[in-house]
Amino acid sequence: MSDRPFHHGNLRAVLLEQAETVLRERGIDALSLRELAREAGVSHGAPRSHFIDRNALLDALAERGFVRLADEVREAAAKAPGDYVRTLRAAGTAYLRFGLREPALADLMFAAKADGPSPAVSAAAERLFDTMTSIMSTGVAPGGYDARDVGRLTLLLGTTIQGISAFIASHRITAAQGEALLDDAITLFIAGAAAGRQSPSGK
Amino acid sequence: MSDRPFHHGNLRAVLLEQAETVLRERGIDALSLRELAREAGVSHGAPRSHFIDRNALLDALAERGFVRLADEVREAAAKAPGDYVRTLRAAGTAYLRFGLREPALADLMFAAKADGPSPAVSAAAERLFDTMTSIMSTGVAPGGYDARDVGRLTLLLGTTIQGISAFIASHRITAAQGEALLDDAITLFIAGAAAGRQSPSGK
DNA sequence: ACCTGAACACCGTTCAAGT
DNA sequence: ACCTGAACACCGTTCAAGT
Repeated sequence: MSDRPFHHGNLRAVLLEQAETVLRERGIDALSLRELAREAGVSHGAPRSHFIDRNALLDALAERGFVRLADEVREAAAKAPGDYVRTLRAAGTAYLRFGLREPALADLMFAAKADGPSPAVSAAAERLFDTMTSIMSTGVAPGGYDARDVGRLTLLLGTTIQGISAFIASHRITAAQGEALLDDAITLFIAGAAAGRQSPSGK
Repeated sequence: MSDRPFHHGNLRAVLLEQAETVLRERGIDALSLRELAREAGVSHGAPRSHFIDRNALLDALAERGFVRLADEVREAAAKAPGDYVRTLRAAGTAYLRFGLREPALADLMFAAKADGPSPAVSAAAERLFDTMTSIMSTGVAPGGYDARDVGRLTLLLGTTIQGISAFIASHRITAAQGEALLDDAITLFIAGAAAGRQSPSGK
């Protein structure tokens, strides 16, 4: 532990990895740049070469979170057999389980920020939204809902899942209740959109 | 500024008031006990007599937030004229506007916490839930949904509104989009629950 | 019961200097 | 290009002591 070269060579990745662990195990308040540097075996000023400040590190974490969440949702949907309702359910469940596994990270990803998300975070979030949209699109053909309702339904399901996730993370409901709510939401959304073919937003 | 009595007499309330302002204007990261003490004109140790630590202050803020939100939702619902759908819409809109006015506070109220909310916060949150439940109950009689669906529908609408609020606060959608989504959600939920009288959660 | 003020350990951030 | 290490200003928290 003494002949480590001057250049770490891997510092950025190591910091992010450690940061995710701290976030998961001890929450965002316990996340300190100095501690991360200490554990990486570098001086406390070193992280500055990779993250301009603590917030930049948090942004990078949020960005990675969105990418991972999008991947997990897409995979879950791809593996789901059968009709589009089951696909939606699988995607939604994957979303909820991500929040269950990484509550602090999920919080960070959707935290209220005065100036909005950084471009990188925004792009990663859009990736998730695109994934959800393409999954929602599979329900158009079989006589489900109309193609022009996809955007709105995606947003509606997305916000609902996000709300369920927040309720679980803040211990307002249990995970089981959350999954039941997800089922209800999908059923009602789909049924409502397919049955009431008149525009739902009509006054 | 020199003949102030030893006992502030009002410190707890002043700290909370100032804290809400800081939270609103500069976010949770800018909230410092020492600064609050400074602005209240007391020593930095003084807040300790009222809040055991920073987290206790945050809990008190969240608790007050839930009480205020419940009040605003109840009032909005009471003032809403006409049928229960409009009442629900008014209640939901009040909820969204609270999040718009106090994004950081709303974040705090629904933040993921490892050990769950404190008893006081939990009680205040329940007050909000009770308010939502009683509003949702007004839709039972007129041939809307079944009485045994009220609990589930309340939870579903609550999570959905929360999700919409989070999407707005994190700049994922605009406030106008959020209100449109709320309309859609209410329409679909009500329509789905009233029309499909078979249990929505049935597999 | 409430507040003061010193003390302690910890931060984030900056920046000249080194490699 | 990346890292070191001193320096600065700021925290939260504790606690004996004052009123």
